[in-house]
Amino acid sequence: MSETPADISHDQHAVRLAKLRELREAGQDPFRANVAPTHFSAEALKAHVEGEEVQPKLTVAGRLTVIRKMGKSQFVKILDQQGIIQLYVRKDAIGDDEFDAFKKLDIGDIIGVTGTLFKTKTGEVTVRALSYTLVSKALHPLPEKWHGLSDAEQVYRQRYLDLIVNQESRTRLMQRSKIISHIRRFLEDRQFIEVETPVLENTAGGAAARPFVTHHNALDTDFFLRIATELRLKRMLVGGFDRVFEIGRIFRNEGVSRRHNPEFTMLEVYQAYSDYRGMMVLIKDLLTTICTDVLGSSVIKHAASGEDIDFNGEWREAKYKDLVCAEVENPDWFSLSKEDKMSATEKLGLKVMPDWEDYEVTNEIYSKRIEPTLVQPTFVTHLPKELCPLAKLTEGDDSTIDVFELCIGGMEVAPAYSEQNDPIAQRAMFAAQAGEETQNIDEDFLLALEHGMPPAGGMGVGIDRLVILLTGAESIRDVILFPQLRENKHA
RNA sequence: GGCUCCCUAGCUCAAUGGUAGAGCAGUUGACUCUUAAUCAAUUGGUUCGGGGUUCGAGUCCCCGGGGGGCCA
Repeated sequence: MSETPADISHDQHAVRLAKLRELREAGQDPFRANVAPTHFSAEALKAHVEGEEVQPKLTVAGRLTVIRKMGKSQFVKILDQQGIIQLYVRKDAIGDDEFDAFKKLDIGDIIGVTGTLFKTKTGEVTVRALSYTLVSKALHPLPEKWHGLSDAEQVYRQRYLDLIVNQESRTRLMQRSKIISHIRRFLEDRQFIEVETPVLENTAGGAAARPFVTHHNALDTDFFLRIATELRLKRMLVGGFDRVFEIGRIFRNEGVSRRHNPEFTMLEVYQAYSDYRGMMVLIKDLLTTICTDVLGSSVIKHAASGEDIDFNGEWREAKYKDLVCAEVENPDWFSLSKEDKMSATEKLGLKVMPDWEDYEVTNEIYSKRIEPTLVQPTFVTHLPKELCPLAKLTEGDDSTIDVFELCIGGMEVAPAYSEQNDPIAQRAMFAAQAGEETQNIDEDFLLALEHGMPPAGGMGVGIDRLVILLTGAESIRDVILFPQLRENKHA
């Protein structure tokens, strides 16, 4: 009995490895080859000249996503950064040997093709191949062409497959890049300077959040990963950089959910000689411009409510206290005792914790009952001072601060403040907040303030949430390329 | 962290406690304008891992892993 080689036809990885081995034995190593593309796919489609006999000759490159074989010719499609373009490969045009080799290509392989443009009888601009080069052999098959990849876990773990196969993902994540690019351009056009401040800090300040801790070996010191860029950027104001911003990664050691990833991207902007009202103008301009530039319209559809949101329309302004009093239908809510507030809050079906402060009880109503209903752009102003120790008190009302929280689509998109530049008031706020833990006061920041910081408006914009809003994504994981997951121990 | 749902072929999904299937992909063949190409034939399984109940487990129970949703 003669020795028959094991049947590997069911094992797509083995079949592809065998094809690669064959190529190498024939002296062709795809991984040592390259091409010089002259056009991206979308550019190539535009290069077609309607009605002309002679069409441009060009070279495109990309990943094979569709192969339709018809004997001595094939229609295939390749995917590049700009999209998909069809190629027409004929035996009589590229030669017998080349065509035989082309027939052995697999979906997922990366090729470069030189040819001339033409239009098929159904009107699709296509490259008529004169020659081709295989520049990367894919050793695994791609997910199914029609349904794509839908297993959420694999989408996140193998995002590259999701990007190849799911067009919505590719579009959404490209829009994220464009949004960030347009933010930079918008701010730079207004004389803002982009700066980079440390991620590793001795004191994690500027927000109320649990930080990650890491260790520096040579200094034998623990560091915190930053939870905000605020205190560093204000030092830049002291240093004379009057308009600064940072688009930076922030780390918060909290739960993972549809709205939270442990690392996320935040824009913080500071403008000297402005205040929270100046920030209102800035954010409205910014969002209207970005939305129009990236999505081509100032109107977006809010998926959850079905409402249209027009950034160009009037933006509502409402005081925190007025919203709360309206929600609880009691104009005297803020003069109730904490106990009465708690029982009233529980009657609304909300849970309260016995150790909560007065303002925390009220804020539970705000964040659970009011914020989610603010679909149209709304500036919530005059927040209780306890919610932010870094802002100026409202003149004539020591219980509130000069801030707004911009809510759109039921989410807080951007808080902004008239920044506290009085070092003595700032120290008092820190002390009241820190209580026993005085070692957590950022003395170096206070020293900077004592040298004089110009009055300023400051604002933070959660980029991930903004992208969720603008792209209609359902989860923060859909707008982060590689969201945080556990290690897969069984894979 | 708590509650709850999910994990089956490379991918998308089926399968009353009773022989694990289909479509795409793959393999072989036909086809020089296809559009989820078509036609013919065909391969492919540690049903997430471990244990238990049962004559018999993808299915029921327990432990573990990973993921989704809600809550904290």
